[in-house]
This record gives sequence, C-alpha cells and structure tokens, in this order.
Amino acid sequence: MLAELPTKYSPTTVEDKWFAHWMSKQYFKSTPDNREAFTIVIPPPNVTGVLHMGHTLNETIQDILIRHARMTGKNACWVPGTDHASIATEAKVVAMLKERGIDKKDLSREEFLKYAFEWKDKYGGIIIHQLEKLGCSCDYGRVSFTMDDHYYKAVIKVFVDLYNKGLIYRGARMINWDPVALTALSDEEVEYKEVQSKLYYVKYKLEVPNSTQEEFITVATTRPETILGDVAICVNPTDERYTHLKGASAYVPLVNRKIPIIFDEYVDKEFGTGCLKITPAHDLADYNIGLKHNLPIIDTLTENGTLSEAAGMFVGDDRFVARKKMAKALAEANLLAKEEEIKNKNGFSQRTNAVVEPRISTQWFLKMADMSKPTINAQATGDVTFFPDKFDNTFKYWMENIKDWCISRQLWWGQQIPAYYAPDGSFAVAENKEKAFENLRLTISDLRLEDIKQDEDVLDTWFSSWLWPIEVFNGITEPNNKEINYYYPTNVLVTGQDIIFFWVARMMMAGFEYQNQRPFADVYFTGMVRDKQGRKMSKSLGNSPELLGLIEQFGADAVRFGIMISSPAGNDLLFDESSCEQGRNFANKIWNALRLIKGWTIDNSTNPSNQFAIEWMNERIESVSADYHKLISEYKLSEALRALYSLIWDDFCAWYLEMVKPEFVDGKANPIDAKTYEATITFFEKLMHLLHPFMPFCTEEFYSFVKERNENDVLVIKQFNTQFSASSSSVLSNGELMKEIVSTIRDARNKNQLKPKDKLKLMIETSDKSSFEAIQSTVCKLANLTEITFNDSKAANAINFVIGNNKCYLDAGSLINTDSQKDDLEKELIYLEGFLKSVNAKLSNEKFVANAKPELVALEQKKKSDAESRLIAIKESLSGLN
RNA sequence: GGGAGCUUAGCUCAGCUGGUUCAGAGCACCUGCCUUACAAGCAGGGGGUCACUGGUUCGAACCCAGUAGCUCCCACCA
Repeated sequence: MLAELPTKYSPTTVEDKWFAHWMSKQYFKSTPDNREAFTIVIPPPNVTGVLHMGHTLNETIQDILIRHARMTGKNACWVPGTDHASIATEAKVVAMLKERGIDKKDLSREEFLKYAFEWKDKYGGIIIHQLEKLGCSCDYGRVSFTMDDHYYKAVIKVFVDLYNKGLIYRGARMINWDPVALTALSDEEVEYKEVQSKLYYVKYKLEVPNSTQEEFITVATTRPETILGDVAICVNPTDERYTHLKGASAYVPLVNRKIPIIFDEYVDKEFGTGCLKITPAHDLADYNIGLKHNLPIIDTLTENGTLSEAAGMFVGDDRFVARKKMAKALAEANLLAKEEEIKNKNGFSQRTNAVVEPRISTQWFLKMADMSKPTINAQATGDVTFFPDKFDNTFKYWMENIKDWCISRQLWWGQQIPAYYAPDGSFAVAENKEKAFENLRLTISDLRLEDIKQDEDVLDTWFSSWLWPIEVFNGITEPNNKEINYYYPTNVLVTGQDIIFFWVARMMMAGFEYQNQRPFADVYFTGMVRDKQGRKMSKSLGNSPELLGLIEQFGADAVRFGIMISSPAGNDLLFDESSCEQGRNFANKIWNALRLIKGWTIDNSTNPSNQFAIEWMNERIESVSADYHKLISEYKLSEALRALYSLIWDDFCAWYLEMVKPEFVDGKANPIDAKTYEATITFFEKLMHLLHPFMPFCTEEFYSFVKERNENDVLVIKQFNTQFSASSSSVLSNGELMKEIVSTIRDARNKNQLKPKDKLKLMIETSDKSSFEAIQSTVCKLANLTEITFNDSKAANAINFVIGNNKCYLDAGSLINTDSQKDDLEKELIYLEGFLKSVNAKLSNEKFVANAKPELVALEQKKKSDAESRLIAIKESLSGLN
C-alpha cells in the first residue's frame, strides 16, 4: 500500500476534482429554511481587473468563516459578485479603447457602453474563476453585479425615493473636479499628498485713496496662473501693516483689472506676507470668502484644466504650463518679488492621479446630516461591532462631521440619473421618462415626450454599492421578500479599512434607511497586503504575485495558509511567498501521516500500552478545539490556524503517531491493534474537520482517503461540536511529563554521543510512582529504553538528571561525559536558587502576603516547596557525580 | 493643525482583567542525522535592558506621565 503512494502530495489535480465535486453536490447553494442563517456578502471586487493579494486575503477570511459556520450546522450563504466601479472601470475602458485607436469622444453613449460591458464580461468572468480556484464556497448561483437589471432599478428607485424625501438636491457648488476623467468627485475620492511646490511672491500695484505715491502689495501664492481670476486681495483686519488700506484697490498684474482690498479674519497674518489673493472660482476657501463678501466669480479654467477665454492670457495652455509662463511674465514685468521652495499638499484623484481642481459646478448632492444618525447610534451602542475596535473613533468622528455627498459623475458607465429636463430647464425626477413627462406636463401643457431629455450624468459607484447587502436579495426591488427577510441582516462584513467611509458607513446608512436594521452585526477590517519589505504591492514595482500563478506553484490550500498564518486583524500584512511554502509543506506533512496510517496492517490483538497515547491525544484535540472555536468567534484566525498547525504537526505527527506506530521486527512492521487503529482514524478525521475551513481541498482529499465511507465529504456531513467536556488535567500533565523525560533523554544522547538506536535503561527515584507508570511504556518506546525501574540502586555509569523533583539515572553501560551533566545540573542549580530567592522574598514581604489574592499566595508557597524539593534532588544528583 | 495606533529575538508577530524566573511562537540561524510516513523531513541548540526616562505598586512588557521614532486617518493656510 505504502509503496504505491508518492511521498509528495500534489494539489493541482486534487483541487480541481474536489471543486467540481462540491459544485455538483450543490453544497454551497443556500435557500431559506428553518436553520439559523449565516450570511456574508462579498465586498464585490471592481471589474477593473483581476484579483490581487488583498482580495486573496479578504476572500480567504470570508471562506474560512462561511465554511466554519456551515460545519456548525448553520445555513451558510456567501453571495459573490462584482462592482461596476464607475470611474475606475470607465478609465480602464477609455485607456483600452485608446490603445486600439478609438477615442471615447467619437463614440455614442450606447457604443461606449457596449465596449464597457464586454470589458465587464471578461474581467467579471476572470474574477469568478479566481474565486473558484481559491476554493471559495460562494453560492455561485447568486453571482450579482451592481449593474444587473434589478440592481439598476433598485438604484434608480432609491434615488427617486430620496429625492422625494427632499434628501437629494441639485445645485452649483464648489466640488472636486478631475480634469482627466472630466468628472466631479466626492471628497473621499481625493487623496492629499505632499508635494514640493514654489511659493511666488507677486506684487500688485495699489491705489490708495488720497495718496499719489506708487505703492505695491505683495501676495504669496503657489498658483500664479489663477491670478487672472483674482477678484480681491484679502488681509486680516487686525494686521497693522495693512490697516491704511481701507477703501484701497489693487490692480491684477499683467491684466490691470481693478479689484478691492477686503478684510477678513480668515487670513493668517503669519503665512507668506499676510495677504491672500481671492480667486473664488478655483479655491474652496476663496469661494467661501467670495460668497461672504459678495464678490464676482471669474472662472479662468476649462473642464480639462486649460486656461479659458476668461483668463485673457495663455488661453488654451494647460494650468501647469500657464503657471510657468505666468511666473516668467511676472518676472519680466518686475512684479515677482521672490520665489520660495515650500512643501504643501495637493489633492489627487484616487483613480486617475490627476491633480484635482476645485471647481464650481452644478451637481447632485445627498444630504447626510439626518441619514447619519441611526448609524452613529448603532456604532455607539455596539449594534454593529468593529474588529479591531481601533476604528471606532475615526468612524465616529467622520460620521459626526459628515458632509453632503456629491453623487453625480460626468461619466457613462453607471446608473444614469433619473432626472428629465424640459426645454425650459425645469426638470422632474422619476423612475422613467413617461412618469417624468406626466409630471412635467402639469406645468408645461404643450410639452411633448420627445422634448424632454434625461440627465447625462451617472451616479457615483458607491451610490449603488451601498445597497449591496440589501439588493443582492432583491430587498429594494421586492421589499419584504422571503430571501431578504431570511438572510438580512448579514453576519459579518470582511473588508479593507481603506473603504470604511466610502462603503461601510454608507451601507449602514442605507441599511437603516431601507431595512430599518443594521446591514451586518460585525465588521472585520483587514489591512493592506504589502511585500516582505513592507512596500505596497503594485504593478509598477512588479512585487504583486499573480494569484493563479501562486496557486499553480503551491496549491490553493498552501496560498490560503500562507496568507492566513500571519494576518493580524486591521494591521498590514507583509506577504512572503515562503509562507506559502510552509503551507505546502504542511499539507505534505499531513499527506505523509496519512500514508503512514494507510500502510498499517490491522489485527485483533489488544495493546494496552497505547492506552495513554489515545487518552492523551483525545484530550489534546478536545482542548485545542475549544480554543479554536473561541478564537474563530473572535476573528483571531491566524491564532486559530497556528494552534491547529501545532496540534497536527507536533502533537499528532511528532508525538502521537510516534507513540502508537508499530515497531519493526525482522524488517517487517508489526500489525496495529484494531482499537488503536480506530482511534487514530477518528483523530485524523477530527483534525481534518478542524483544518477544513482553512485548507479545504487537501482536507477533503485526505478525509475521503483515510477511510471507506458511504456518506462522504468533510464539508457537510460532520458538524462541529462546540460543546466540550472538561478536559482531564492529569492526562495532559502526564503528557507534559512524558515529553520532558523523552526530550531530556534525547538531549543526553546527543551530548554523550549515544546513538538513537542504542537501547538504554532508566531508573527513577520518585515518590510519585503512579504518574510515571502511566507513561512508562510510552517513554520506553519514544526514548528507546529497554525498561524503567523505580527506586532501584543506581548504576555505576549513569547519566544523572532531574525531572521535577525526581532523580533519574540513565544507564548507558559506559559513561562518556560527566562534565556536560554537571554543567546542566549546575546551571539548573543556579537558576533554581535564584528562583527560590525571589519566591522567598515575596513570601517574606508582609505587604505581598497581605495584599495579594490568597490563591496567589498559596501558589507561591507551592512554588517554594516544589523548588526546594527539586533543589535537594539536584544537589544529591550532583554529589553523586563527584 | 487635530486624532488614532504602533515600538517585544535577525524577520513577522502573540502576550486577554499587573502575579510562576514572563520574557513566548513561527520563520531564519547553528549542530547532528538520508533512523523503512515525510530532507517539503527528524532530533537537539543558541538568541531579546520588552524604544527611552521617570512615576504608581509588595510586584510592571502590561497601569500613569513625559521623550524619541514609525504608521495611518481627518482638516479650505494660500
């Protein structure tokens, strides 16, 4: 049997086989029934491309949780899907078209959408395939997409509803403009980064009442190209340098437009020259000051960031080109006092990386102040719990200072805003054109249907994904249907901390608005996956491994292991391929344990000497299982995996199997007794159950292989028992004793050049014979002893060591190295004396005895007596050596 | 400018409500082994002033204050 099995486990074919099997059995399919539901909705990956390591981490965590729930008997439902990712995907499609020589401008909306859907079909398909390869147990019959027909309708319905509730409004506001994507952005889509800039000190000629003297005022600015849109100079009213300028005017350099000097406390006297030029069209602060002081607005930029006709100069030049030209022109006109290098922050578009331009534009907004309240409450009361909780404060702060959300985007890829305009500019918001028409005709009697036009803009992608936990169950389009009532609210959301505001917060708000309930009970935040040097994974650095390639190389189980073995919740994960190697080795280790077991022949004998091993292994599994389920419930998945790794590798393979493994006689393995064999199979099965959520493929393979059975598959037939009997501490502590003796003997062999094969005798002087008797046969086997005798006279050439306070003598026949024993014993002696000293110090400290808990004092007393008796044993052993 | 978090072995991190001499784990490293499950392995081993300085306490990696360094989030100083 054994010879037929290769020594290496090869995952590739096994994984595909099992995935196909699971699918054919429809194990992942969920329909509402009378069991408790356990629901997860996947954070839908963007259809911009393929899954990366961040997704891999995320999906693996979800799969572990969903498989664990399934195995505890819950009706587990994991909904997969993808996000249309409006701006991100549109940018990709535009770039793809450009490569093919097609300009978006030359396409109609319909033609463009056709390309976009082709793109979506391609990448959406790849993403689902990757999920399958990773072993994700999603209900693939539920694959959703944020632009599915029903989903599209849901988004429109919600827009109309919120508009009718007065929460959505349209207006001209200062917004963040992406001059590359040519669309508005929300505040969250702008990333501020520090850049090296120049601060230009520009002289403006003054006109001061009752003064003929030529005078200038110097203004510091980082954006001289916006000078052309200046409408005022602002100084602080308490700034004595400028108090004489009341009623004065200045001339905009080069164009000589006359503008007023105004006074506002907003201006920081310390910065630059204490003068601020006011350009309401191109800066939010200036815009607000402009409103306050009733200033005009001169928009000197076009939508793509070039200078407009209104600028009067450098028309058509890009803003950065114009900036340089302006500086040069100012210098030539002798109006540039100086230039200074400074660091300041610029806003960049999250998707195109273009420098964002503050711009006045007519957009659609959602009022947030009232909608945020139930969410703030839910988080404060623990209705929704964050793991880890360090995000509580930032979340609260953001929610309490929430601003209105700009939800319109000047794109084509997304849900088109259901506002319909009559030729006179009036509009109606309705679910379709016909309804809008009826509505508009109330005021415009001669209106024809073909006269009205739908708003060209689409909605922010998050305005659709905030409905995800609801509409994947058709909760918006068919309220109160059986599915939404059964699956909602979901149990846990597993997502990146970077989208806490974009998505988590908004899903919560939508949940309370449309279901009157939280969308999820827990949120598990993952960190960012970085490479082992701590760098972000990116295509340009080439440090982002390709998921399918990794799976090909190590197997999906190993990749899952690799990414889970050290992934602290909420902290960044430094991913190293070598941890996948560790996972592969782990699967291989189990495979070889299985080979060993499968190689045994069984007979009807009984072998009482295995009794201890069986009891001990059973207790170990029980004890670790309890920890394991607890750790998973606390989302400490790495720790749970580590505990299993050690249970399987150390306890089961290194100790248990060695304890029960039949010995070889005359080159032939003895058979194993049926009882031990059955126990071993049961342990193996239990271990496969426990490991299955983490490494589903190999555990399924090994489980199916270890025993013939009618009912099959680890995945469904066995339910986790989360009730545990109190473990037998004496068995576990005897196990520790056994390990200590065996390790000490092995170490003694090492130090005395005794071969593992040399049979030795052990004599123990002990007052606790029964503990040793329980492990006697096991110790003999693992340490290769012929016998253990008690309280016998010691052999002449024995190796001395002390276990607890029991003196042990290992009879090597001929003694080789007394020095190392003496060394070891003396080291131990010094340590123990120090230990005893500290314990005594504690116990003689009246305050300790008075203040510490009684059980603690008792513990110290026990430590003292244990140490004292051990000390005596060691001293006696030492004196025996002299 | 405001807020949050982090700093423990060469690396990545555990260390829950102070209490075994508490200083841990996994990698990595060193030594010896191809010992009939497994070299993707086995047996053993070395390694840390718990960032720094004070304080509270009978007792501090853990609590408090300050210092330094790192990370992240938020904010309209041009």
